[in-house]
Amino acid sequence: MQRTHTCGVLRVEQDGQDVVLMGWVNRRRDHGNLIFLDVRDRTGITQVVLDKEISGTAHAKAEAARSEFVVAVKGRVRRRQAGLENPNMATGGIEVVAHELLLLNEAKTPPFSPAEDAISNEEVRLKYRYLDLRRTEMQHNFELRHKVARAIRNYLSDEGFLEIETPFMTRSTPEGARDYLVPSRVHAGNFYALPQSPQIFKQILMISGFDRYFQIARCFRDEDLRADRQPEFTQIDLEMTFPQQETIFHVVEGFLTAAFQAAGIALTTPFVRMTYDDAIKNYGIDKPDMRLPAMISLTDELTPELRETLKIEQALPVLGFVIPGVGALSGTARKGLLEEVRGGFGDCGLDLLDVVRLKTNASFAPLAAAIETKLAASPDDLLVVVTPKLGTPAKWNHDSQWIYKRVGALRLQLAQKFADKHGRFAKTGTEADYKFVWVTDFPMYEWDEEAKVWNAAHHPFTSPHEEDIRAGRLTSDKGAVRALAYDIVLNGTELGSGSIRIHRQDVQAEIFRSLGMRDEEAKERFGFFLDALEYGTPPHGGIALGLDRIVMILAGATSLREVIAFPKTAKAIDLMVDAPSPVSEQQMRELHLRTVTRS
RNA sequence: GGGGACGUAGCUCAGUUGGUUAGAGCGCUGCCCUGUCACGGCAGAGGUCGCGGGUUCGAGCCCCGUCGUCCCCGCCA
Repeated sequence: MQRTHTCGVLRVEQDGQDVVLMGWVNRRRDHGNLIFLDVRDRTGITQVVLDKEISGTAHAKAEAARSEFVVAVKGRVRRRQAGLENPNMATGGIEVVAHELLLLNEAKTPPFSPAEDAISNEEVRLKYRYLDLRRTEMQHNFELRHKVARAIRNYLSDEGFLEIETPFMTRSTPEGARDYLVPSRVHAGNFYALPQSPQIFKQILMISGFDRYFQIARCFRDEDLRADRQPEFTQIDLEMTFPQQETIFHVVEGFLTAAFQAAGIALTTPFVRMTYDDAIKNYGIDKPDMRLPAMISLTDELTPELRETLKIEQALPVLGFVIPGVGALSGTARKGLLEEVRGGFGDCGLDLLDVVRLKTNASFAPLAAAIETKLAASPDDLLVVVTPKLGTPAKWNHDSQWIYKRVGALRLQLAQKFADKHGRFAKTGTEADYKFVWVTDFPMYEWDEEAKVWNAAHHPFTSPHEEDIRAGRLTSDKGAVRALAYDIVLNGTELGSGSIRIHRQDVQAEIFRSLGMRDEEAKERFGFFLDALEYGTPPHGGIALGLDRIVMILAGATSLREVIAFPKTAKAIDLMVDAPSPVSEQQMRELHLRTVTRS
């Protein structure tokens, strides 16, 4: 028997046709001499009718059918009588009257039903992932993922990018994330590392003259997981020669537009551009969520006199922001919120200004009004004003921006808490749901307080601004050096990160030195790359975007597990195949490995 | 490494101040049913209350430990 149609395609136009459907029993409704089977495949569900008077044999087999049995149905499409249509189903105008039914395979009663929308617990879903993936929602997520990836691949190919693969088994580099290691059998005591990104290889491809490269590449990082972080994930990785920053922005905006088009969303380009410093000042974070209002400095409103009266530190900014649509809070709710926020500040020297109370005091009412005006607050909005207490230090270790970051974190925390009220995180399926922003001019270095060293904020192949090099800041003022590095941010999620690279060997060597790496050490780790730079390296740059995250946001999901077919748990375990697992003595011996128990 | 939430039937969950035989809905099994589409009706099965220890006359409930899942901080160039 050969399938003629899938389960989602039949309409009244096929009335009277003989068809063969195959699929899973989604539900069975047994009325005695009349049985309905909803037969499901990836494309949809069709109702099959088994009438004892039409085919006693088929009807008898349907009696034995159960949920998730795999069946084949030979029958005739019939337009449903008036009043019997099901407007909730795409195929609800017709049904298939079965003349023959085959039970192609039985199924044990599943631990949860793929037919149900209600989501079972993660543990069970992951253990029985094949059943979870049968659910309509998951089938849609992976269809979406495929469409997005295909759109990007097509777009980049049309723009002259070549898709080139790079090794999974490569060399460990101590910088950045922890590596996943692969022991070598042939070379005792030596290890390959799985790539955290194809960074160096794609730069080498530029040196090799490939002009434009891309890859939908798997990357591996052995770090702790989050809802938006899996140990292996997929990047849309690209690199090009002779680019300006804007060239790369243009390419990315192009393929994102194509990708969102594939998902039914029309985007407008160019996206907003914002420097890192502005992102910190306005949002307190390098990945601003622009769906909600920014923070606003209230320094003009808080005059020195008012600061004195209210015991506010003079030298530091006063920042306010608004969470829209929260509505009036009861006295207890307001007090609880105040205490919660103050508790969250610990003893870092920040406090809240209670604007509601200020209003009730004649001498502060004008200030309250001025704040409301500056923040453009509606009566429904929650107004938050953060003030540094007297004597609060301007710097927190090396970080002069700590106050912005702290308030920015509070902004996000409250935005999440009142998400139901303001509704701006809810998905409507229009462009308005997707707020893109380019964040540019990242700092070149960041201070590691624990190790007391400067590290590369992006990676050590990133080119600093030309003028910062000329001004000698690489040695004199590392904190002020800006990098030609940029992030693409969507709704507060970092989608991707890139930079214009260093293409001169002497500059690269200087950067390594500025990171405290001795020349011999740089040679030991990156000698091959420094060598390559000396053979005619063109200016080049690129970016990598997280495909999983793009699809997650498009799917309206809040975890990468919803868009990765076989993901890992928060402890990096695959519950279906039960990995990682011990290996045999024999394997260990071959790899020259021995386990030791650490006390 | 740290903080938080959760863990009771296959699934989703309830279980009062520690007190008799641990419940509900869905699912499952059997029987009945010719127009259902979350079909309906009747009957029934199904429990190591995550695991270990402790307190108590008595523990699903209290205490200690442990394991698992999820979320967050650290970490993620």
